[in-house]
Amino acid sequence: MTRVTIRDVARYANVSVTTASRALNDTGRMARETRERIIQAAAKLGYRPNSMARGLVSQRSFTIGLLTNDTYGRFTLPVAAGLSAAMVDRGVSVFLCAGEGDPQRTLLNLEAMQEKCVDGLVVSGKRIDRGLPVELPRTGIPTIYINAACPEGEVGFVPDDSGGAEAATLHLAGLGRRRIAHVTGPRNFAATGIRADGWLKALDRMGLAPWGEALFGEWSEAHGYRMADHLFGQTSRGMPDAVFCGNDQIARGMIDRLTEIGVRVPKDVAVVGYDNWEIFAKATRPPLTTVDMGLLELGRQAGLTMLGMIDGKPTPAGIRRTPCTVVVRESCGARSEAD
Amino acid sequence: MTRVTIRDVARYANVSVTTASRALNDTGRMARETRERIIQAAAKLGYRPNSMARGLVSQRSFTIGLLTNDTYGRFTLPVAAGLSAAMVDRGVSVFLCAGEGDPQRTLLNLEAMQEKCVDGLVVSGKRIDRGLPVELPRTGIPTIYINAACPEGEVGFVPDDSGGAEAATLHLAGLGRRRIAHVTGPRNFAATGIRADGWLKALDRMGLAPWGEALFGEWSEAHGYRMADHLFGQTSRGMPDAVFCGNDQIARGMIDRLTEIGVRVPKDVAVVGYDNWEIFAKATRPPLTTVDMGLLELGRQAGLTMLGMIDGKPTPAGIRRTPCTVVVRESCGARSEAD
DNA sequence: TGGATCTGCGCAAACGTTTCCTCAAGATGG
DNA sequence: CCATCTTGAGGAAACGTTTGCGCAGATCCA
Repeated sequence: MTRVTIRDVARYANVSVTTASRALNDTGRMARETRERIIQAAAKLGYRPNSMARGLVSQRSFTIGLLTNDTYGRFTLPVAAGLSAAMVDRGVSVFLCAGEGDPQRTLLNLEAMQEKCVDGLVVSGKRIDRGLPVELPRTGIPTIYINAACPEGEVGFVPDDSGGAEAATLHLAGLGRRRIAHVTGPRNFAATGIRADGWLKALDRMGLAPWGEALFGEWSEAHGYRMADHLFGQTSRGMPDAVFCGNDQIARGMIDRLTEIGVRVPKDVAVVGYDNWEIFAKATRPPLTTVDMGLLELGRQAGLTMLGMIDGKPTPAGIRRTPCTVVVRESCGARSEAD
Repeated sequence: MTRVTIRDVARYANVSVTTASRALNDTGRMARETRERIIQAAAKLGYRPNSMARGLVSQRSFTIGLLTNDTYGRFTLPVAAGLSAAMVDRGVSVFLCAGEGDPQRTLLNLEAMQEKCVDGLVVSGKRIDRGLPVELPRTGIPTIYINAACPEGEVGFVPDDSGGAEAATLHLAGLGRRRIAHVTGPRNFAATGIRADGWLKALDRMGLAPWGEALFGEWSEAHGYRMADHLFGQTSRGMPDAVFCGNDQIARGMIDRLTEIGVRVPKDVAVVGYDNWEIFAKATRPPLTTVDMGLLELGRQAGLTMLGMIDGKPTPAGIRRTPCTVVVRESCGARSEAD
């Protein structure tokens, strides 16, 4: 069973291959009747253009490569979904290249992408201060960096973590909380610093003093769990009435420990997380108010931008920050007021 | 900056395009010296064969499509990683097609895959009793179903859930537990039934009676949480000394609640989960002993099988079950004995 | 020494498209 | 009535490979 080619369509419709091609691409001049006859013939025969042949002459493959070193997929997956959705409508497919952080493997993928003549490259990571484990050769292929280190002069997309942290803190302040602590991830992640700045900025705006320093540590439940003891263990110097956590896992550990030691959430302490990782956020008791980074939409925006770059539209270099939003559940106390 | 083609290589090495092609593909007859000269010329010029041109004549694209409706990526991601790893060594790249369970989108992706002339198709889902939301047309493209409903006469891969459940239960029994309950997901998932059967089979093998019926419900922490009360609330009829949970989320909810109501894990009750979703399994207190489905290896196996099918190797239809292994942490009590 | 075989390499066709150029026939204009 | 333009359509080249076939020269064997 061999594929049906444009030649078959042309023969069936009694026209030349040239005319068939023009009819199917809606270009060139021809009698309306002819065009329709050809289109119907194509439909009847179940014709699908061979995109390799098309790519060969048009020098476009209608594919892009997604290079990721985010093994776990927490960030890449929603980004990929948004990207893919924006692309598929225009007939562009996405190659998934999981580099696993291994230079060897990444290089292999990179070469494969070159051979496949991808129209664009998206580099996606899990932290904005680390890029690919290999230097990207200057290939002239349009490239976008998502949630990864973006070299000078390139275009990048990241969630607006400063704005997200600010919104979360303002949300807490707006609910009447005055003593807002911040527990977050490792100091050497760029994102932690940015989020901490957003926290400070919001406090400053509201005329509030930060409750101690930002408590850096791991991105883990265990860290939140320990910091609960740290913050609420010694009653001598008073306690915060809210904790803004750098991610949902920390928030989860925090809430679990608070519950164990008899601190009520959200009555005594409001807790807000970061990431809106639903599998966590919805399972905490009570469900977690948290910041959604809008990764799906970020991926979509990146996709649209990439399509523009491929079409040769001039695209200014620089980092685009896409908005983050507070997702209100119960751990901040906003809902229980309504009760 | 235009791409360097085989013509450039040929000119540089003072041979015909034909000879250059043969040298680079290590086919045909020619003087060793000539071959080496051509290969060096290619390296020097940084030649990468254009896989579209190659595909056009060889009728192979060196790509496969991964169609998934697993929005969350819990299953697809490790499978994709294994698949991709097995493929990339052979120069085959993977198209990621996230269908999101939407027939429209899935169809769009499917058409794109046909136009791109993929050499193979992998359909990957999150439950073995549901397939794609659209009928797959008979295209003659080699197809493998992973963790999804596999039509009669096709080849499929699934984790051996029966064996996994059996191993988990035997592990508990081997640690001296005699009253082993089972809390699991929705009754209408095929996987729940299979895992429950494995549980019963192992009990039977050990001459133990099941502790009540399998407790079906949701795949959620909340379900595990509630079933803890159900199992350990009424002391009148005694309590199990072990619970085998259908996934890690259920196990997490179970352990959380047990801790709250003063039942000690693993001293009073051993708990084993399923999935080895590390982000959960490592964060429970104590860390969760659970069943790993070996999805990475499953993906790799599927990839190798796919390569065989593409090469025309006869491949018997049917379901392949790949082994699951018990990952021992602390919630089963195996470790605490050592202490 | 002369046919047969082997060696090393090139010509040209093919893969399925798109697109530049050409061309006939009819319409238009002065 | 002739020159010009418009319309509708086809021929052929091109994209970058692979590959069947052919061919000249060298080697072999009797």
